[in-house]
Amino acid sequence: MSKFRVINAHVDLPAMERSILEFWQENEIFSQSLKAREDAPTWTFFEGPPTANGAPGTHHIEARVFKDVFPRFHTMKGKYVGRKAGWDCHGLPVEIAVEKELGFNGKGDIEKYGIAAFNEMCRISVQRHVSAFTDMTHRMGFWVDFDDAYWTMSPEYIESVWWSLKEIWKKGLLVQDHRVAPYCPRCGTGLSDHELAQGYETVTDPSVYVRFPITSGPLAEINASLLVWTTTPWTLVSNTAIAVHPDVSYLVVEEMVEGEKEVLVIAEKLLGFLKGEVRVLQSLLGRELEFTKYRRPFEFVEIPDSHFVVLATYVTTEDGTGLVHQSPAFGADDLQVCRGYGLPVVNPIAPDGTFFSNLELIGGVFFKEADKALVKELKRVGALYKHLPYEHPYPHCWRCHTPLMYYAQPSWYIRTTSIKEKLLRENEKTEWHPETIKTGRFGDWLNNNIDWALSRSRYWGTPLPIWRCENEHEMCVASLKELSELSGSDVSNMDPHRPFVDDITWNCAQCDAQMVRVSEVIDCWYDSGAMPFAQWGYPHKEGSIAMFEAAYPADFIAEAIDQTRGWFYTLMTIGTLVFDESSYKSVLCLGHLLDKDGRKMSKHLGNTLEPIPLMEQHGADAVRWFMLAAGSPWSSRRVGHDALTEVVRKVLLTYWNTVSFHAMYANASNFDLSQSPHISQRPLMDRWIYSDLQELIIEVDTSLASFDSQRAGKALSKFIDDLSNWYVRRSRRRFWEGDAAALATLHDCLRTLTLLLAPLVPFISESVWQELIRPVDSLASLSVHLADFPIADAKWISRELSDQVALTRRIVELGRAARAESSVKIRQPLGRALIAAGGWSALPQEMKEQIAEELNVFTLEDIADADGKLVDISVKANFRTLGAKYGAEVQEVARSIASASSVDLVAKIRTEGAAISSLGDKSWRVDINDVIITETPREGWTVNSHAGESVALDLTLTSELIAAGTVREVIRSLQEARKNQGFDISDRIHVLWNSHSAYLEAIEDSIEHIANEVLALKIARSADLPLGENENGFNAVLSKAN
RNA sequence: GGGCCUGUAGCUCAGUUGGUUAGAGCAUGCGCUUGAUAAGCGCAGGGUCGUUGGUUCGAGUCCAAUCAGGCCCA
Repeated sequence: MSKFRVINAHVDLPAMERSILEFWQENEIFSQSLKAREDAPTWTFFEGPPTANGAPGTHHIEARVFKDVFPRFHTMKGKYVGRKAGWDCHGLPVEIAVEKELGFNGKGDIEKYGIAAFNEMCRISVQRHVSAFTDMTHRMGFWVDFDDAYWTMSPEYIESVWWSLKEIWKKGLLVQDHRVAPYCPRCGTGLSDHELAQGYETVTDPSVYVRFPITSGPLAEINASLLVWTTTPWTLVSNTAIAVHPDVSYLVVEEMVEGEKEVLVIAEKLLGFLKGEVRVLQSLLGRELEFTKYRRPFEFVEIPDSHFVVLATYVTTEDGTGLVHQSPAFGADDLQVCRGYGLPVVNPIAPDGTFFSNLELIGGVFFKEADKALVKELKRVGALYKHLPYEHPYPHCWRCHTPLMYYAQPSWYIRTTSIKEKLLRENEKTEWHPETIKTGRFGDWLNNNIDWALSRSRYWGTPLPIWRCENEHEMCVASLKELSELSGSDVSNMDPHRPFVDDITWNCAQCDAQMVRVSEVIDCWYDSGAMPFAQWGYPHKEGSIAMFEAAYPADFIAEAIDQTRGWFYTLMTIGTLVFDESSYKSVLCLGHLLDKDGRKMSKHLGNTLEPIPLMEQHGADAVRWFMLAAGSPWSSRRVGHDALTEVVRKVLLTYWNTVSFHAMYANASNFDLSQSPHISQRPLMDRWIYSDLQELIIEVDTSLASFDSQRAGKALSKFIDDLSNWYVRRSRRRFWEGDAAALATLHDCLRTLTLLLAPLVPFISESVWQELIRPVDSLASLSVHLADFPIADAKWISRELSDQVALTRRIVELGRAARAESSVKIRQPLGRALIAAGGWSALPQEMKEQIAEELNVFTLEDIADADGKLVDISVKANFRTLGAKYGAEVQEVARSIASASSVDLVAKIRTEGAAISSLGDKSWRVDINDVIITETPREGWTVNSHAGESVALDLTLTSELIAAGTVREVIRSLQEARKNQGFDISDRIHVLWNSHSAYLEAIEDSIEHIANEVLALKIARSADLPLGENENGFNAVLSKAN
């Protein structure tokens, strides 16, 4: 038999966690946990690679907690859950960070510095940030395999991405197109739609109403002008046409403003925007205006064969004037419409965002900066009708905050629109948490799918593996091996990044011209979305095919909600493009973390919480528990120190102290686990908590299986509270006596509880496993994380016991409230209490005794047995049952019950099972379930009632009761003295005591009982001892026996 | 402009299929209790359940509109 260790109730949680980390490391528990399940069925988890371009924040802990808890849970449930770490290495964020470091300003500086050297700096930057992530991940107890991590910048990863691109290319879905797309003039690159999504900022732009005088047809003769509204005056320089909706009704109006008359054309619905008095001259449909010629306000650039009205159905009459100025180089809709009319695409802006330097007025000016001068010029030439500041969201570069342009540029696209139906089909199969994402945010996004702008004119990224000759013959390359074959020189060990890959050329198989790689790299979101196969180097690397097939699609992924258009989208899209199947089955979509005041955390606001100090202050378990169980994972939540302190106090320390309590008494009584009585032989209380424990197992199991960590946490903390504050407290005496059933029951509960807690709070559960379980159980696994998840034994579940304990606790609550009202201290025993509660008569004697003890009352009686004169009966309608029976009449029935004699009605229902209640000439049958009966005692009692249950206390104090109160008071003060003097719970003592003479008799009469209670071997009165300050003057001197 | 989420006590959050005294924790005050606890218990103050309308005998819960905050898209 191994002896129980004593466990200190005071624990430094962060220090304990550090020692557990060492224990895991020394014993390689993580790899052991994987090895133990090597042959088990798999449960697949994909790690979404964090971008290693900055220090990790507390929000990174959030996602990582969820990425840890479910793999741990499924491992304990018997699955093999591989956990390969990953790092997202490429992309503009990394380039921007390096540019900043080097003090660069744009692509020119990079080219001067040299692409090879620049990319090397990017590589170093990535490696540096990875270590900060590793530290945080390690500290929080997230088990993921860093040694075998995938890096999106590794050659084998890039080759795998190339392979997938070739698959897409072969299907004809990877194409170059000229399209207007958001473009950052500072970074010199187009942005994908998911990047665009991240950069909207609210800005105030000049919004101008501009006159375009008509120069052809009858409207020209009356000097009419087209009135146009725009928020981008800089695009007026390249105005090419004006669009109207063919079916919208337009008006030609004469307006008087300050004595001046002018004629304007505007949509009928938008007439309200005019500022003066208006007379309608003519009404016509948009289509009648087609080809009407006009004069533009600026003549800075040549645009031949243009400047007339065109028709477009996208024109709305929601705002503006219903006439939309067209500048095809800067608007996707504009381009499409103008192309239809064969209009030229003229672009006066260089790729760096400035107007061409040869232009007058605005030459060399950054496009957004030109607005001011242009508005002034509009005014000067008399074209400006109205000018208002206009506040609206405008897209900015998500990294450098430069305002974006919609800019016509050649770009490579994946035709995702052509697989839209398949994406919708895959989404339909996907299990989303929360569900609303499926049809809401994500489904909506898929329904409005547009082609994926894949290419970036940048440096640090996976090179687009397309080579082309001057005759536009194309080749997509799937690997370095293929590239070696094509180019005729062995490049299989080459770094596939730029600039090295750019040097590889060969002669076109069709025309013998030189094949040169296109200059772009790809969107780094493609990299991360390719991880399901690229993490294995699929299909080139040896063994990768088997690895891939065993782990596709994933059972589970988890990230924050901003990934709907990011990783969640690219994963599903690439999976569907390449394998015709999405790469994940279920996805947990987390809400964002907010600061304690509900604001988004950002470095800018200075309200971030640093992850490692946070965990060093409260412990990683506390942070984990907060993320998992405080509030809903999928709604945004506020984090602050107070919330974490509460987790520590209410959950972790309560659990820990229950463990410490058990250890203390198990040790004191030399408890031997092997001598535990069988469950069926244990007392009611034990069977109750054991029943609750079985239900807890089921609840935690099903909650975690459905990714509901909040529900699991709620059940666990409720159980911890019940165990500590009812089971242990009510069974204390049994622990003092070393009762084997009690110790065994508490041990069983703690063991199972520890296993249930293990996935959520891996540190404290491991610590308890090591301290409480392993020393006395030679069969226990080396670590709690190598153990199996508990299985509930349904035969011990008893609803009846649970209900009875709940009733017991409710009665105790009522009694304590009554006590408090009466101002008779609980220490003072009372003679009797009357109880009114359904189920009282069936309550086991043991529980009744507990109530008597808790309330310190000698006898309990059922109120129904009490003298009728003692009790008032009131009856209320039970709307729940009556509503179902009588529907709309329920209010009348309730009134009839209220007006009846309660005593008669209850008597009738109790004797005959039902009664007829009537009001006016109507009557209804009412049975026992249709009424709520409240019985309350009358005079001389203190009473408390709630929901039909009540407790009444008889406040009469007899001399016997007062004497008993004195004895209890004496015992309490002796116990307190024991504690104050630091005696061990099992120390025997000697006592000398004294008190006021009025209390001597009561004390002397119970002196043996007192001695027993306080473990006194000798107890004697000493008349010399000075009296104490309390009411009975009791004072005592304690000393340790022997 | 569109989609989604949230709105319940000073703060953080629960609230089952609609059922008549809307709960818990934190915080404040008072009291009780204590051979584990950084604890526990009771009482008190604090709520027009964002607002308005509707459905219903009955709405925190269902429906509609609206306001505010957040996220995402245009």
